[in-house]
Formats: sequence, structure tokens, C-alpha cells
Amino acid sequence: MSTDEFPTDRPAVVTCGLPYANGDLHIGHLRGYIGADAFNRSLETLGQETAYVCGSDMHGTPVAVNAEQEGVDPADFALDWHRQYEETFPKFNVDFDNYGHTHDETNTELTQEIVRTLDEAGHIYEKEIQVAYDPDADQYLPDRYVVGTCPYCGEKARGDECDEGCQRHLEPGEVENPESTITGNPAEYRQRAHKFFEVSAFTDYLTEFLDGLEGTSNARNQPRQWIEDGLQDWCITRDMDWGIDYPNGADSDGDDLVLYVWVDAPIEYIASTKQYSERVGTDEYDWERVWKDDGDIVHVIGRDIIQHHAIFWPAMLEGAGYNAPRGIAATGFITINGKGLSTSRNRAIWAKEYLDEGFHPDLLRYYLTTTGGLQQDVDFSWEAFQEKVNGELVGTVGNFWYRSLLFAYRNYEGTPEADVSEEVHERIEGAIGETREAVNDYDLRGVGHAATRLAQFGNEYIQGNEPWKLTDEEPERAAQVIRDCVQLAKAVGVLLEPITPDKSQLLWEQIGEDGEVADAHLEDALEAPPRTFDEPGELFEKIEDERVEELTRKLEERVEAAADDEDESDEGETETDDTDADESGDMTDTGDLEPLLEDRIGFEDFQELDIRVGRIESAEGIEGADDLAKLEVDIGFETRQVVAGIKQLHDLDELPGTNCVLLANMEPAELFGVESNGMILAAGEEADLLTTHGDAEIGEKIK
RNA sequence: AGCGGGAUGGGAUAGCCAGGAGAUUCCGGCGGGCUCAUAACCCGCAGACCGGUAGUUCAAAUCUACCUCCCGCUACCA
Repeated sequence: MSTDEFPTDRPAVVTCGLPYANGDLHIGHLRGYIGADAFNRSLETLGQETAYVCGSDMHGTPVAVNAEQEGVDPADFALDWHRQYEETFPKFNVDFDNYGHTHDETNTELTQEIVRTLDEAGHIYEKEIQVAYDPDADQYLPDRYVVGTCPYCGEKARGDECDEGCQRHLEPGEVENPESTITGNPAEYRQRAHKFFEVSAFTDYLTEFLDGLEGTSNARNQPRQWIEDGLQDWCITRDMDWGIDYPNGADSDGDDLVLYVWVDAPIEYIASTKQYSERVGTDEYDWERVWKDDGDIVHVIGRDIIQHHAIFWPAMLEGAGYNAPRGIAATGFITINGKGLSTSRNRAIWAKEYLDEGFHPDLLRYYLTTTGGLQQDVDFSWEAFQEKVNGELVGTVGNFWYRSLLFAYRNYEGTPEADVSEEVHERIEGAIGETREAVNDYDLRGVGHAATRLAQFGNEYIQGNEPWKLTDEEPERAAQVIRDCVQLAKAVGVLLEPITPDKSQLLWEQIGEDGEVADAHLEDALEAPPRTFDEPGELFEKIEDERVEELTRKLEERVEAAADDEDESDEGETETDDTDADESGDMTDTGDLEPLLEDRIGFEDFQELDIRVGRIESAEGIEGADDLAKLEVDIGFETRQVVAGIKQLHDLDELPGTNCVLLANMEPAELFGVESNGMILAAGEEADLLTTHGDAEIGEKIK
């Protein structure tokens, strides 16, 4: 890793996060792939030797589970998606030098080799852990093969994360009351030896690594917290068939342990590079130099997988003797009309949908790369899309291209014979400099802006010089001005190519250039265009208002339809989740109330709640906690210590002596290191404390 | 609560990392020009005490400290 500026004299590789092979691509995915593609093209334009590689992520339990539900082989299931992705990317001008998948031979071999190396270097050890096991199906239950209760919040949780409750990541063996998703039977926990990668041993290395890391600041800063909290070693094996086998050798107890999906997934970056290298020859591009020696490695990822790329991955690379990434650009998320993108609610713009609407890919590329920086969350709405396209691409860039070339064609049948003026030459050089700087700052928006502003200058220039008035009186002067404009048009084309490759190519052809604008370098923006060219056409088309209204309406209807399908979606937030509950209610009062639960329970269920009258004996705040208070509550038989979230809402000094209502047979829990043995009942956000108003005795049961 | 990311003219955004004449670009508003061009393009005007407070400095949107509010992740919503 080195930090001299792009272009360097070393080969580079750009990657983007692997698409997971179990669903349709949407605009959120595209942002990453287009961003990485535009960055890679930018590097090429700078003259950097580089490759852009990626592949489909095929393994893991979600694929296995979904495949099983459909009754197909996981490999076939994943391959279907893989092929679909492979077909989709070119349609957005996302031009991978190689696109593989994690289940192919290259990745399998390389993954096993790397794991073996880590093992031999002593970075992997074996540890016995509790793993859920289904006795009927006679198999272990990794990750999403098991559901149960979250040990932290008590909500229903999946084996690998508490998806409905506290969102916590769960390590194997943590879920309580495990149930098998295969048979629905209760699962049992069994002791089981698994492999662990000692991430913790790389703490110092990673700290230093992050200091030198380029890219977006979130990729550099967020991991520091995890390091400070202390890195946990990482369980890298799973009990299942679908995946890459743990390489035998070190220890073979004949088990079918498979590597955790997050081990082989990033290795696909290397494997895919290797495939590219093997295809074009190592003279052309040497993957080993890139990955093992001194190449410049840049990862473009979503900000949700920073941990894997800034902690686990560099630790693996270092441990296995590979080169460290130079930069990690972690992109923000996409929101739709200001709200979070949600595939289940169908609030998304799908890749296929965008294309079916007949929009040119370059428009979306331009929107996604120049609206906000790489790191920022970007909102998408059809209105904003229209504004950007009509204002910048049609009005500024397209119009300048067309008016310049058309004028040149009509009066000179091409580029007039004159030299480019000093002023224009310098202006183009300035834009080239801005572009180079933007690329080195991982600033795609800056790349786009340098080009757009040059087109803007072009419009000012042609307007200010009014060549249409000069053709008769001062023909030489007119030729001079148009010569400048054609040069500017060409320069804008070259500079904008990373973002609008197809449109730039068309421009390139319109001015009579041969070959590919993609092969042009920044300096070519100053090279004279061919003497003659044909009549130009308009390269960007306006999006009409009616079109936008229609698209917006379609989107809204879709979201509503999805909301109706899902009988109930839990979190309401500020949304108008108007299913049926609030039809009657006016916004004044019922608006904020939680909806009534539909499910009724029997008297027996109620009787299981042992609710008692208690009297608060003492109350004190818990150190470091904002809301929690430690209470001693007398419930007749005994005095209970209870933790309650009421510290800020009550004057603690006044609580002692107050009667309260306590759920006595609540499971004990530890909160903030303090044991809580019961639950005080209170209403709402304000924690309005429930109490008695008659002469109920302490300890009396409430029924 | 911790950690990240934000708070800049009506809306959306840049600048801050490498502090220096009261600040970018786009949309919108108002007025004008032009007609080569996709009713496009060009020019001008109105409009911001750069979230708050206190510091550092000759000088701060830009650095420091504290605070408020928003977003995300993580969490103590027992």
C-alpha cells in the first residue's frame, strides 16, 4: 500500500461489494456498482492501469434456506440469480473486467488455500461451542436454520441475528429456546468443535492499517470503536453442506464443516482478479502483483459491511501474506422520496423496472454519482431525477454539445481550421486538473462537476461571443470561436465518460473520432478533433412532467399495495400506515397510541402473570445509565431488587413509601450490571407509575 | 446513552482535512438579453447573522471545548 497519487505506476484493482444471490437488484445495489464502475473508469481516464472485478455471493444460509423452500438445489438457485446479475450489469454500463461467483473453482481453491495458510501460520484455533441440533433431522442448525428467543431482548430471533427485536448480531449458540426451521421441532444444544480466526491478534496491525486507509471517513472511523471495545475472535465455520469445505489436513474429524460465507466472499475479489489475469495473460495484468505485492486495491462497499472489510478482511489478508487495501469507499444508503428503501414494502426502484420504463442507464448513473457525495445517503425521487436530467444533462451538457456541433457542421462541415484559443485551452486544463484531484479524493461528484461546469463555461463562451453574428462580418473570428466550442465539447465528452460512458461515446462518434472514448485519457481532451463530421443529433432528451407524475403515482400505488398485503407491519414511525386502525381516529389523540393487539389470550394465560402490590422502599439511580433506577420493592413475602427505566421521569427521592404494581414472576435479568428481579408497571413514555388507590395490602395478588 | 454522519439563502447541496476580502452549484422567485441550440441558452436582482455558546488567532463556515436538534448503527424501551 502506498499513498502517492493516482495514476501510479502500479496496477490497481477496483471491487464492489458482492451481490448476494437471492433477490432482484434495485437502485440501492446499483449505486455501489455504478459508483465503483465510474471510479474505475475515472482511474483509466487518468491513465491508471486497473481492473474492475466482482462476482456473485453464492453461499450462506439464506440461499440454502430459500433454495430448500423452493425445492431446488442451492447451487442452481444461486446460479439463476448469478446469471441474472451478469445480464443486468452491462445494461447499466457497469463494465466488469471479470465477473465470477464464489462457488466456482477459482474461488473455492483460493479460499481453501488461504485458510490453510492462516491455519499453518497459527491464526486459526479450534474451540468447543454450543450449537443447535435437530435430532429428528439429524443435523446441526447454523444461523438461520434455527429460530428462538433473543437472549438480550426476549423477542423472537433468528439464529444469527435478532431481526425483530434488538437487531443484535447473535453468535452461534446464543439463541434461547431454539427451534429447528427444518422440522419445527425444539432443537437441542450440543457441544461442537468449531474453527476460530484470531482477529484479536491483529489489533495493533489494524489500528495502523486504518490510519493509512484512504476512501471515505466512515470506513476509517467506525472500525476504531470496535477495536477499542476489544476485537472478538471470529467463528469461521458452519455445520452445513452448502459452502466451501473447510480444508482438511490440520485436523480431520471427518466432519462436514463448511466455511462461513463471509470468509469466502471477499476472497472472490482476489479470485475474480485472478480469472481476469488468466484470461488476458499476466503480461497484460498480473493479479499476483496486485494482491501479493504492491498493487493499489480499492473496495467500494455499502456502509453496512464496513466491519467485514475494514476489520476481518485486512486481518485475513495480513495473516495470509497478502497486500492490504489502499482505499475503502463506503457508500451511504438510498432513500426513496425521503423514506428508507424497503424491498418488503416494495418501496424501491428496481433495476428491471428502470430499464422497462425506457430510461437510458447514463441518466441514472449521472444521478446516483453526482447527487450528494459517495459517503452521503442519497434520496431518489422521480421529481429530483427529472430536475437533474433536464437541468444539467439536457440543458447544460446536451444543449452545449448540440448547439456547438450543429453550428460547426452547418458552417464548416466539421471542425473549423483554427487554433484553440489560449483562454479555452487553459480552461480545459483547469477541468482536467479538477478531475484528477477529484478522483484522488474518491469524489465522483467532483468528477461529474468538473465536466458539467466545463459545459456551462461552453454555454457562456458561445453566448458571449455570438458567433452567429460573426460568420459574415468576421469569418475568421467566428471560425475561431467555433473551433473552441468543438474542443470544449470533446473535452466534456472525455471528462464525463466515467459517468455517462454511452453518451460520451456517441458524442465521440459525432465529432468523427475513431475508437472508444473509454480509451481516451485526460490529455486527449486537448487533442484536436477530426476536421470533418456529419450532422449531429440530440443526445439527451427531456423528461416530461406528465411522465414524472405517472411514475410517482405508480410508485405510491405499489407501496400501498404492498402495505395491504402485509397484514401488519410493526413499526409505524411517522408513516401513515393506515391499514384499518386509524380510520376512525382523528389525528389529535389516537395517532400516537400503539394499536390494540388482535390476538386474544385465555384466562389461563392471564393467570400465569403473578402481579402483586408492592411498596417502594428505596430508589436510586444507576451510575452511567440515563433512565434506569434501582428500586427495592417490598412485596410482602420478601423485598425485591428491581431495575426500572424511570430515573428521569420521577423524583426518586419521593418514591419510597409509594405503592406500586409489580410483575413478580418475571425472569430475572441483569441490566447495566444490576440484577432486576421483577418488573414495575408504568404507562407510556412518561412512565406514569401504576399504583393502588384503596387499602390493598402489600403482597396482594392483582387479578 | 455510546459511536459514526449531519445542521450553510425558500428547497437541495459544496466548501471545512491543508483557517484569510461575508461563501459553491442546482432548483425555485423577480427583472432583462439573445435566437446558433431541446421554450433552450446568457446576464442581472432579491434572499443566509454558515445550529447555539465560549475559546484559539491579526483573521473561523473552516481549528478547540461544551451544548441543542436530526439521521444511522449499537444499546439500558424488564
